[in-house]
Amino acid sequence: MRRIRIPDATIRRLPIYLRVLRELEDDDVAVISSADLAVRTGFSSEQIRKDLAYFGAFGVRGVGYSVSQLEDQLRRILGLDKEVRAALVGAGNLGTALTRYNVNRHKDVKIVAIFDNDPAKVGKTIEGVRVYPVEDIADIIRENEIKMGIITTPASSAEKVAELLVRAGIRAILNFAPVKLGSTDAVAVRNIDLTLEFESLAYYAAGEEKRPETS
Amino acid sequence: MRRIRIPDATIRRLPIYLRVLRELEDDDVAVISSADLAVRTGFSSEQIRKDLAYFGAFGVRGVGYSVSQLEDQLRRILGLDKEVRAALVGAGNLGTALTRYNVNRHKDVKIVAIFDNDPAKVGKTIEGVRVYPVEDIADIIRENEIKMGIITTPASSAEKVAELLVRAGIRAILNFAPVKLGSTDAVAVRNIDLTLEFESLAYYAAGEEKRPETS
DNA sequence: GACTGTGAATAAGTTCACAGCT
DNA sequence: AGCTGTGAACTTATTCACAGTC
Repeated sequence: MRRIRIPDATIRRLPIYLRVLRELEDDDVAVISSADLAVRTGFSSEQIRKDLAYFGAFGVRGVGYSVSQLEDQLRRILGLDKEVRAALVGAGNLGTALTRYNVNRHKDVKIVAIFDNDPAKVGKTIEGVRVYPVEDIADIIRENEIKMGIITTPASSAEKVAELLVRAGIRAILNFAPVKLGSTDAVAVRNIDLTLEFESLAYYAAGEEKRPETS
Repeated sequence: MRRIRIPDATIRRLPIYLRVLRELEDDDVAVISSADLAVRTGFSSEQIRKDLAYFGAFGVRGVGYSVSQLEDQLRRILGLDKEVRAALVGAGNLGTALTRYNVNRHKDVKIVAIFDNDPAKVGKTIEGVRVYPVEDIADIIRENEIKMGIITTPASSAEKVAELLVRAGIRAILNFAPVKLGSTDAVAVRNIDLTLEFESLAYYAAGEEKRPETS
């Protein structure tokens, strides 16, 4: 359906635009220019126009963008117009915290199943979400049409878990285990490696260097 | 001391090299070539050589890099040869999980103080780390020479907390609150915005698109 | 007059290709 | 012969600049 390849950098900015649009909607702002969005997001107005133009001409020249229409478009583009269901594997500290965080905050992407090997955890619920044994991954994921996986296992089992998830039909993985998952290409992988964040920030904490405002 | 500006992309790869070097050291490997490092890290060998060359000529032509020497160099470059002390602000679910994660895993960067406004939490300890009231930020940070801040507060207070940290002399901030912190330039900021990660991954979970192996 | 959409220019980062040590 | 260090080519992403529309 789409012609050209959209840069991941663009995809990563879309939820930021969406967040601002939601705030604007709450404040009953009907129309917004790319220049105003630039002020509110910290990106340049050209960048915003270019990002949005990848998906169509949503704006009106001389006027700007309709807040509610653009919000709908972004939700549709990101696939957030339907509920996105996720499964989390690894019910440790981080997994539990992420589940609580997700359930309480989020309506768009919803953790609907947790998997763990520890018999003491299986059968219980975390913030209302049931913990299943890892053997059930394939069944539960298929039954519930889960499309996203979150890995919060130790590094040693992350690769194996990723394979299970991919085989079960998962399309996107958010990996918190401190390993770089082998790039399959049937699945989008995003690694959040906290150790790496700590260690690379140490460079700036220690040195005289300044800079990076990064996500 | 250093001539040119080192790309943040390079800084982010250094801890990955370091991780591999530690594994090699454990396996008693003494020398490694950039080609071998490439296999083990997933980056190209030219990239690795170029990254390392920013900081000096650590390798030996025709031979490779000394594992232990390169490890020492990287630790020094990243400032991990000295203990890096960090303070965490916001003792909620995520803050607590991060503290546990950090204390149990990490020797390089160490959370030594937690701040929270909730009187029920102040005075207690989390995984052995004491919780202080937010008013004490400036004193505690200066007394303990804390150089890194971790923000796990709600979005509404993140900006204010960041200012307090910067005024107290913090050099690097890891921000988990769902707001983009205003770029001061006296401090390095890295944002980990979980909502953004979920929402941008939804694009790949829903669509027919494949791809990004990203950190 | 104001603001979008976009080709052209620039900047940043990565890969190529090879000269230079050991 | 083998592997590093690095200028040059290339690729990708961002910024500039302006024509086009309301």
